[in-house]
Amino acid sequence: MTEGNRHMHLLLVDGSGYIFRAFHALPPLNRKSDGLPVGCVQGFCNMLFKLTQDMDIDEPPTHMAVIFDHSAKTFRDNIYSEYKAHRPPAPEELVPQFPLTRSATRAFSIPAIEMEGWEADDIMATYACQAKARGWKVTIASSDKDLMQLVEPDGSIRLLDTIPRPGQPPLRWIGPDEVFTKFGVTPDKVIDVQALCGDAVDNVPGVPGIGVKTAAELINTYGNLETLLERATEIKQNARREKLIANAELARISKKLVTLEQSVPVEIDLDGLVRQPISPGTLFPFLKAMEFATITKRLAGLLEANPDDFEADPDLRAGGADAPASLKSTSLSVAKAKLAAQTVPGSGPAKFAAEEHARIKAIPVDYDAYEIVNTPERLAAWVQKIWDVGRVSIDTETTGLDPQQADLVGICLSTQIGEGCYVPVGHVLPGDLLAGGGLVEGQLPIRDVLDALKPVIEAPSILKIGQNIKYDMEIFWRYGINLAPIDDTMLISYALDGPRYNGMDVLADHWLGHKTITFSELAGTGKSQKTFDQLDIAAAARYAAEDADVTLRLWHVLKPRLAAENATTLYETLERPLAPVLARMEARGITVDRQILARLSGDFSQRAAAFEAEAYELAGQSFNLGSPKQLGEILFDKMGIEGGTKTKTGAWSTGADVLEDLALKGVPLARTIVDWRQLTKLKGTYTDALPTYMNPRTGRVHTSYSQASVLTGRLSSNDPNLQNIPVRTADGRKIRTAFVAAPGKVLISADYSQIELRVLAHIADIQALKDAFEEGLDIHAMTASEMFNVPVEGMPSEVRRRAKAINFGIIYGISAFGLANQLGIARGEAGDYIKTYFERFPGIRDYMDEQKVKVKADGYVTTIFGRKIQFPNANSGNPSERSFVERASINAPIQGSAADIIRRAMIRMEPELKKAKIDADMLLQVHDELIFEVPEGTEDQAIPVIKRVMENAAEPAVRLTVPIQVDAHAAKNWDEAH
DNA sequence: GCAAGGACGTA
DNA sequence: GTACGTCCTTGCA
Repeated sequence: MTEGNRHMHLLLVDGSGYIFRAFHALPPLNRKSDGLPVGCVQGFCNMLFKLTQDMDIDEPPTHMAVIFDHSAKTFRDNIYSEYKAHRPPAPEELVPQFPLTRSATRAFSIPAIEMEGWEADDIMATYACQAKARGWKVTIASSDKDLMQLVEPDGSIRLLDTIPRPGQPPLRWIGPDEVFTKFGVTPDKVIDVQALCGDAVDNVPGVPGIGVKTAAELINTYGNLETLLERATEIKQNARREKLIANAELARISKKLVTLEQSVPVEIDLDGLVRQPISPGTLFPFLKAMEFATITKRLAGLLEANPDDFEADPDLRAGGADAPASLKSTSLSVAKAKLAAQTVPGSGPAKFAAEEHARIKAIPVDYDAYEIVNTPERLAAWVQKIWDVGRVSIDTETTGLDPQQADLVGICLSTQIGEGCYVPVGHVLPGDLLAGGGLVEGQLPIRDVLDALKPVIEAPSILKIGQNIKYDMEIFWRYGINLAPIDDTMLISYALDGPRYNGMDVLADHWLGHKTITFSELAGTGKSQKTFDQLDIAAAARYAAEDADVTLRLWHVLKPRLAAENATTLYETLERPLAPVLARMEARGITVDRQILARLSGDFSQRAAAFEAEAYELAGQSFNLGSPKQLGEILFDKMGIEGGTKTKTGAWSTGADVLEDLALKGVPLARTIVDWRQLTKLKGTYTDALPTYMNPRTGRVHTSYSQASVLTGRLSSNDPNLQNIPVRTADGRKIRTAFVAAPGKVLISADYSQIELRVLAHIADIQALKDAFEEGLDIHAMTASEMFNVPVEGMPSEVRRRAKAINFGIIYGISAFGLANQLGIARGEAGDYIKTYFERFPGIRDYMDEQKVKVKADGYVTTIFGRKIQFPNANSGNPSERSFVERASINAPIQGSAADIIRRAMIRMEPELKKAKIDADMLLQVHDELIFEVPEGTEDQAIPVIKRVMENAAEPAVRLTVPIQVDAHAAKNWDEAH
């Protein structure tokens, strides 16, 4: 990048200075719809935009950032407790505008930077210093005299005063000459002068009685502060000499206070500040939320965009992110008009997305353009290319599918569509297990490759794009590399289209019309399938580089759709930040006690064998108890039991409910089978299988979470599934006792109480339910009491059980048929229950009708956080399919909103725990429950923080109108903690 | 060797 | 009646 250095120009804006200027210079202004004070935000936007326009005329910056003061204390408070002590607290109406100015900055696609413990001046000093080291030019938009110490004699670092002053030009540069006019010294001596004269505003003491003029004279005479203080006795004037000697220490402290720190550990490096074009999809949702009509109009003209294509940012608009209008409104025409405005590819982001799609799709895949990297020079060239472009699509090839076990075999990269490279590092020669192959020639040493790539993979300024990048994050962690920041095409697709097109092969086929090489084509299938390290490098490279190339293409196609289809907030708040959280949970794993499981296996297998013998006895023959087919034939054909039903494929139904029924009717074999099935299920799926998942490296079990496979936004867990560990039966719970805390630790289980019913009460706005939750009542008993006119006191458990079934039925999109089945009552009776329920809670029926209408009209329903859940066959010609969609569309906003809430809790959990200085590891998520591992004895500190984060997770995006309750317990094992 | 269907574990 | 993943058998290649 040395070639371009002459033209690099960094513009740093003193954000806090701008805020206060806007505040003092402008009349107050309140947002029309809710009175939120926004005058300062508006002024800030105007000033920021004007600055970029003015600068672009003759000195366009190539890099830019707005730097803010962080409200917390800084290192200067430790040096001098009185520092800035005279500063009054910020005016009340200014406080809510602080975060909004950050949002404003980001809306203009400019990085907004602030750091706890540092003043904006220190951060600016650091960036200026870094930029100077690279030979860049630096402009600091600020009139703060404290920054004058940064001015360079050669003018490479200058300040820019933009405060309008009558009779003066709008932009006034502050270079060495201006500094000399102000302080009477060259910029490098400014801090010495300030150390002597102090600063009344910041309460920097200085030496009492010495002003700027005297200070400058002294410093110019003695060269610098230290020399002056050492030789103070030589000063002729009595008063001046005495003051200096008496206050030497105060002067030294003052110097420390005014000296700006130039090595702040900034999280974003200079490359991350590269100037971005203003994106209408980012800008207009903000401006509309603020209701800045004039700026909106002006910028729409300049950007040639139509603001009507964008909706106000739901997190910022008046009333906060309330339920989307579609949930509240039954007006179909409104919903349809909105949909049309979003998707008509005639203008704005939708047009851009459509054009990008067409452009990318037309570029053919050329396998010959891919490169195998096996020299340090070529690797270095790729690294340089990544720095230049600022982003890279990346994929790892490994020996297996388990990110906690698979070893790295190669890395593929692509920075530009149509290009791609493969860096093989772990391909082995054929050989038996004992002879052990050895590495194939022509590969760079893995350590060299990782050392070369680590800086870009960890660079905050380089975006790493992947398909299911959580996998690659975990692989790289095991090699000591922290992959961040990320974008994930799988998650972008999920935010847009749900789990419909999961998988890169499907995405490539659907969006690019390109069939990728499949792993089976490359490595074979089944038992003879090769692992990646056994593949020929040339063949592997085509497959691998194609993956990186295609991922980059998909990113170009899918990313613009986020803005075009209003899914940016969903992706940025609920998808992208969750991936690294899940990666860490997977990497941690959980300890499982092998011995407990082994003992249970033995017990279950003995008892199952007894049931097996009993079953043969009762059946009068032996048969495969695991075969529903054979069992059906014995029960209904051979034994001639009446009343059997058939499944849709014509086989006898032998499900647990059928067998339970038969058992009650006096068929002892049915009971035996039920018992046998339960035990063999527990043994086969849990006590036998779980130990095989124990990772030999960590000794723990690491599940894998799928973030993008559930229609409603829930997670799913696999290999092994730790979201269906038994809990309902006594035998089942014994399995939970095998999930234990590591030595010296305890597990905490924290679960949302009745989260879905609470969400339902909120969405459907059911006052009676809300009141019950507000008063902390037993919700099922209360429902029963309302429906059956029975007092809660002394209520028969059967009555409560029925009400509970109805409550769940409501959540599942109730039908008389289903409820009757569940409760074992007649269809008519179940229908009466439902009717009564609707009479007692009339809002429920309205809610259900709204969802049904909406799904038919729009093809989707939404959660309270704006996640769309699509049902492509909502208008199917098949009546049973249609009713199925109706029920699912009733359930999806409830299940999905609850899922979004716990996602928000998970995303916030780690930083909040860290802030509270709690050492707690989040290990598992089971839909409404989070499992943590904490040092023994710290559970009482951890639990309140965990509860607080979970209970407030919806805020501030959504203000729920029901209280959310979380119950948390600690114990050595999961069974006791739950 | 693989896919589909049935059964069953969870929220 | 919603949403999942896993184990096992069966039937076909």
